[in-house]
Amino acid sequence: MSKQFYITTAIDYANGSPHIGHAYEKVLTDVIARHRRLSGDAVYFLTGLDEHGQKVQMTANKEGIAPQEYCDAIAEKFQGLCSTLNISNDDFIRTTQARHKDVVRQILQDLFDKGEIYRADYKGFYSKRQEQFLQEKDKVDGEWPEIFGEVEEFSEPAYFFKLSQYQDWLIDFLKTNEDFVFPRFRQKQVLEFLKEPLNDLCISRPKERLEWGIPLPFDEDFVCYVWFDALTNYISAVGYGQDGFAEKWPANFHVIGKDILVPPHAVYWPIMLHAAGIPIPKQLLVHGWWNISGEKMSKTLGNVVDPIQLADQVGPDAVRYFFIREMNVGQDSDFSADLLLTRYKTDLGNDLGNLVSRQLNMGGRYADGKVPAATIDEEPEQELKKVWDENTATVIEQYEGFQFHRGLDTAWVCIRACNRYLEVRQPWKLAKSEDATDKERVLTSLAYVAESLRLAATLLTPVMPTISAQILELVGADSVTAYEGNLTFNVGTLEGRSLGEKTILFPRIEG
RNA sequence: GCCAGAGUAGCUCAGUGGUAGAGCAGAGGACUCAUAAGCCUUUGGUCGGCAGUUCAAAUCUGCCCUCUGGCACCA
Repeated sequence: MSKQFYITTAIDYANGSPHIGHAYEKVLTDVIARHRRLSGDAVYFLTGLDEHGQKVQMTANKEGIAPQEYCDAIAEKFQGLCSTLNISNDDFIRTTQARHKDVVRQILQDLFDKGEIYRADYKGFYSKRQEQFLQEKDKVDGEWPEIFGEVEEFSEPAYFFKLSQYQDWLIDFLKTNEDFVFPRFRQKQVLEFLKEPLNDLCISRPKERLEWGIPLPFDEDFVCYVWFDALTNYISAVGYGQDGFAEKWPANFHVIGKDILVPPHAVYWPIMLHAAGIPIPKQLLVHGWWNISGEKMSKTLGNVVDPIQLADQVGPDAVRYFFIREMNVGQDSDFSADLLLTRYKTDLGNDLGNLVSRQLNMGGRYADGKVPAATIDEEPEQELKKVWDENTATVIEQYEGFQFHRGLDTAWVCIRACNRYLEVRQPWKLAKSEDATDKERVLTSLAYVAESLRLAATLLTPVMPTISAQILELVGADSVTAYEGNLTFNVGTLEGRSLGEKTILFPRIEG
């Protein structure tokens, strides 16, 4: 079997309910996955949940339940989010699953045997008053701030991964693979970061302090700390060490947020893989964050937005459309209920939904509910066809370059052209004419709009899979499983097909 | 402090050397197949500031200002 197109989201930390940041990353990854499928790739799409660590243990304790029970509840929420938003993931990895823990231990043992992991003393500081661990950087003017009270220095054994010895290798790798990180300016940030010497990475916590983790295979008194546990999900989910692994690995894309690029995904992960003799993923796609009405989203500000609630309000496809239309991949963008409702009302309801509505209505009224034959080829028809001919390839190119917001903008140029075409043709007027040519013009215009909607729905399939399928059905088109053969404007495609009943795709929302 | 990103119409943004653009919002209009929709016209900007290169700069160079993010053990 040939190599599949393997794409992942980051795994979310099981410490709370999903917000629109989680939802966006899944939608973005899903749009890429669907786009690749339509382009003919055999896509394998992974998402999942990171379930170990201090915070999970503490939260579960506070709620008086076992950590696993707590994680099960969170996992249900995140899986529910995927299902609500129509995320087409092939798998959902949870870091507490045996398949994952086995691989983590296998890699750790392997690196330990190779001498890549060593034991040493970890020195740190602890504030009893704040019950937290401190670092040198928490000092102000070389002194511990008053709020920490008495700070004691401690030293305890720990295990370290020899990260620093691979620094030069990584710099060289990044310079040779200029496109490893998208957008490119993010790669520059990585190289900036690497100008400072790396320290070795502490990968353990003593079990007495942290129980909720994967025990180190070579010392069961310790559990694995964070990154070796979390990042490894990308290979454990696709059967590292088993037959078939090479059909998926290396991943084509890890889609991640800008907060976990440096150092985890751009530094730790490539070095871990390199040290273990595993191929490096091909590319990291780094997206920005959503601000909420101009402010950072935070629990403290109380402005966290629940994606499920949004989907309840405007429907999952409209949420997907908003995310993709509004966010320039890599940059930050602003979210507000107003922006969402405006996009819903104008782009979706007025431009697209209403166009479908007029088509179905006129189709029933003037053409017996069937897509008629196009017998007229005058300037308005040529103009409309030209718009499609000039723009469909552009949309695909923009998708290819992760310029999804611009791809949608371009698609809307076509959709608006379609509304204009109807204004020029005015079938509702021509229908009253006794002239036989005018009758032909009415029928022709309906055929042109049907074909336009078929193309629009095809182009929108990655972003709005459900609505697109619905539009295709309403204009009598077959469902689309590939771009190939479906992106050329050919007005005869749907001739004779039945149009659906009048349908309001995006009902007006009051308020 | 260092590094990066952003700064263009009221709002969201496109535009990398050749007479300032789109959508939304605002104003006016004709129409009526349609979700009071769509269409046409229109108001609105010294393109963050200053200097430079050039016949020509939003676009290239330098300096500065504002906002955002990153700056190693953070889960």
